[in-house]
Amino acid sequence: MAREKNYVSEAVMRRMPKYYRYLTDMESNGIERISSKELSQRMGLTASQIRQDFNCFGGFGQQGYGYNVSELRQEIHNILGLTNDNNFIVIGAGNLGQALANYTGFEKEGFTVKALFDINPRLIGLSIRGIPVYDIDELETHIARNQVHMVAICTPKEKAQEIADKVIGCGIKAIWNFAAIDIATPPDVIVENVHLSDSLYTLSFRMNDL
Amino acid sequence: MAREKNYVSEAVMRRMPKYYRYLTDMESNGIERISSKELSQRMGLTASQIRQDFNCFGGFGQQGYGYNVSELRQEIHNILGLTNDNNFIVIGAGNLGQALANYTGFEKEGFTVKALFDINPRLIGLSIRGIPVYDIDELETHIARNQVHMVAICTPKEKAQEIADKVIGCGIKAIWNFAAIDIATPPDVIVENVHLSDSLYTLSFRMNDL
DNA sequence: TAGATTGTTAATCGATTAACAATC
DNA sequence: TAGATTGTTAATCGATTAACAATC
Repeated sequence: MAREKNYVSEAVMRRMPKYYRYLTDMESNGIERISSKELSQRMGLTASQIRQDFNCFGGFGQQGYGYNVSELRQEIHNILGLTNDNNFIVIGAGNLGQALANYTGFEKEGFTVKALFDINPRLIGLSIRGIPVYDIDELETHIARNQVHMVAICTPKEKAQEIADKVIGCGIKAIWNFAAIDIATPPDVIVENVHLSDSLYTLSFRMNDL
Repeated sequence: MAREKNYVSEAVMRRMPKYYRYLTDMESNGIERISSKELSQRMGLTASQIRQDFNCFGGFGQQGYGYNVSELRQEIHNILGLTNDNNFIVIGAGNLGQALANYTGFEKEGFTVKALFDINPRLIGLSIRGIPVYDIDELETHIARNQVHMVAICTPKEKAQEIADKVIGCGIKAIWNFAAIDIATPPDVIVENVHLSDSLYTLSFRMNDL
């Protein structure tokens, strides 16, 4: 069925990577077909919700059969935009920035860290897994001369907005923000936040209920 | 008003750390009082929602006045359980585990990394910012002999469930999971996930809409 | 074919927003 | 007091679940 992308709610969108994870896992375990019911049991969702979710993008299943795991995985692969190669740069070459650069897991889905940037002279000139650390002053030139699809911000929160403004000025449309602050952006720029302290406080909050 | 903790929805709970962030920021900028309306403008929520959220925990405001920033911040501090000291250990001393150990930002809210654990002999015996890296074989003994409130799992996904089972066996009730897998736990054990790849794929998904 | 399971519509549930009386 | 703003109830909206006809 044709892939028609209507409005997709935040809730549905957030479940897509999870489907992708489970389907990738099942495929590598040689599972060929799955019903919404069985998938619901594995994932802790309802079968109804799963069918509703997939039908936001068109029907991928077959009555009486269920879903072909490889096919469905491929569809979600496409939906998530993992067919594209995405270069990203990491701003802030501290521990977290270096951890992102060192992590190779994203590469097999086409996400490649091309460079890091920092203000610290002791970091500038280093190379992390072959990825160079440049002076932050070279940021704009670098973006202008290279294909950069995304920027990860791993600076202290005090610098995050300033950095964001700068890269947005360079035409960047997608920011992966690790700084503990909400970044203000124009409507055509996407920010995906990873607020580690929010996550930790949530864990702490729930510990109180035990 | 008395602090009565009824059922708090996931949605409300997820907003609490954000309130805490904004209130901390406002307090340090010397702002003394705030109305739900003004807070809503700063945070991009509705005033109604903010009042509903706070009233899950009892009323913290005053008609005609609004909310006292310091007081409200303190209330949320308590709600999040940040009055308690929480020791945690990090399992998996790779880049991400080391980044967590190196990050000092959690400490001022009472979260202290006490030890790291790994299987890699080249890492065992090291010390990260004074925090020792132990052999994973010492995990159970360490937990038995020390106060450990939380465990962060930063291992490859293949090892995560096994590690989780082990620490749950030692009585740990709170897991901060960074491995790209959903961990199965008994109902009295809390898992807070930080799935970086899910987050990245979400960003990629939304880039397709631009 | 009969059984299974989808795609999709309808019903329910929960979260957000609006409204307003209470009150500082 | 009059004005402002909360706490709270009622209305709306959206997301989840249930149901079932379509069909493989």
